[in-house]
Amino acid sequence: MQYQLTESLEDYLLEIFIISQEKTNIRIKDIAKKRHVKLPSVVKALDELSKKEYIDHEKYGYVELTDYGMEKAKKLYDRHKIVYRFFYNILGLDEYSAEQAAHKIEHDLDKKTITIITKFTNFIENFPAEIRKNWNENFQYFNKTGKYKDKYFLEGGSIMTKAVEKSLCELKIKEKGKIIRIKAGIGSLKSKLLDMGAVPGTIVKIDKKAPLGDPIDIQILGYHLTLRKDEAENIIIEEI
Amino acid sequence: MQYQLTESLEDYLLEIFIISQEKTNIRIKDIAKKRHVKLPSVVKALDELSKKEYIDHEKYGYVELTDYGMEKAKKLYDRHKIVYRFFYNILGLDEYSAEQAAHKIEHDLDKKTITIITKFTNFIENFPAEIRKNWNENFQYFNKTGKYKDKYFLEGGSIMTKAVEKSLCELKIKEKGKIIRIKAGIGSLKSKLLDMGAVPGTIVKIDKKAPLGDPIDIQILGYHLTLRKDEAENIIIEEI
DNA sequence: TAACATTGTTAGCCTAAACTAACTTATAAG
DNA sequence: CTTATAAGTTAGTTTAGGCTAACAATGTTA
Repeated sequence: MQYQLTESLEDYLLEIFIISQEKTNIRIKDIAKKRHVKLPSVVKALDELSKKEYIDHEKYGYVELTDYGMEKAKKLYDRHKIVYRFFYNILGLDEYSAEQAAHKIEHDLDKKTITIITKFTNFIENFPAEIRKNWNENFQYFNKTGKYKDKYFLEGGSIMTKAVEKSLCELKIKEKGKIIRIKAGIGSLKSKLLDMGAVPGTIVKIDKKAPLGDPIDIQILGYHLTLRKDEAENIIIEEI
Repeated sequence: MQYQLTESLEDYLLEIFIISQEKTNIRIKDIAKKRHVKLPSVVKALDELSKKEYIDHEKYGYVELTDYGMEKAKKLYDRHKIVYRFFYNILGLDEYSAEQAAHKIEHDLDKKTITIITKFTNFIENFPAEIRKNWNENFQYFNKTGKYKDKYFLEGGSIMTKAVEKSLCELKIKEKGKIIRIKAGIGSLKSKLLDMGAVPGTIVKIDKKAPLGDPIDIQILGYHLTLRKDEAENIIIEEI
């Protein structure tokens, strides 16, 4: 409490804590490696931490956290973890980048900001597992395409989503869809449809469906067609 | 491109850009004020920026951005804005804290991280307005109570939410609810119910409802009761 | 237009945190 | 048990970025 740490010293303390979880004897060399600095820099930093009573360190001996230092280090570690979790679990950064990002910014966030990041992370992490999955898929799809995979809308005061991309089979009789793409799947279907002028954007309507959805009668560009289910599955549409 | 800027110099450049948007003549005094430093510190920084060709500055004259400096400054400004937007629009920090947070961390985020923050911000900002409203309400409620205001669940591959808190009137016939609280509202209803033992957690079932929902017949702890609609509205329940 | 206030500049100091070079201690191997 | 190597220390340097104190230029006003 009585002694304030600089960013750099906070980093040293945090690394010492992390090493102390991994091995019993903490060596100056280990710290230098983690912090990517030379030995004399570590020695100097340790002098400071020692003076401020965060660690015990005798010449040529091992480094040990004091109770006070341990308490502080745990707080730093918690802060690091929460920022990491945010970048990794919520934003979906890879482990390495999330670690880097957390490490760089953790010093700069005040209590208020940390609190709200914590709450936001919890807010999303505590969604039911299947919702989280859906959420992540939507976000990743948005990342790639800039569009929503599912359509979000409000109905009777409740959020609802509907998949924007469906296969043709999922439409009911009389429903219409706009072709997004045709999977190259089976036989000559793709080229047959292309020959008819069925480019992405073309509207398809379901005329009839046999009891188990096989075959399906569709209407497209004025033509009537009968498709097997496994063919229709390759036609990806957006419901309209 | 040829010259790298330190964090501090990036800050100076950004402030110069911001001042240039506000007034035509940029004075050293203005920069000092924004950066909360003394005049000589600014002069030193300007020497550097000048040497690196980001600005033009003659002794005792005004400060001007070069084309190169303007280009760089705009990039810094964009980066700042996106981080600010994230903290303000998505996390809901107040303007001042969002500004502070953005300012502190913007230097430390690499391209990858900035990109994902941008995408995440867009992902949420581009929800339909009513979804965003619902989303914000849920997050704020979660912030205060640690619980979700709405229940999130998946149905037929779609996310759905249902308000957890409802008033008793919103239940249909035969549906059951668990009392969350009773608003102090009207007359002696609250104490009457409490006398009956209707504490939070007690189950209520709707027996009958008149055409416009007034009155409502309910079943509670074995009793049958008839409530006016304005009474039932004060009984907040969670559907079960 | 002289003098005073405001603004800008220069010189030099300080601190944190890195570094190198040179030296000391500890330890492992023959 | 000596000695070579690895690890740690000390002293002194560098750099960035602040600062104060003293001085210089500019501009405003009596």
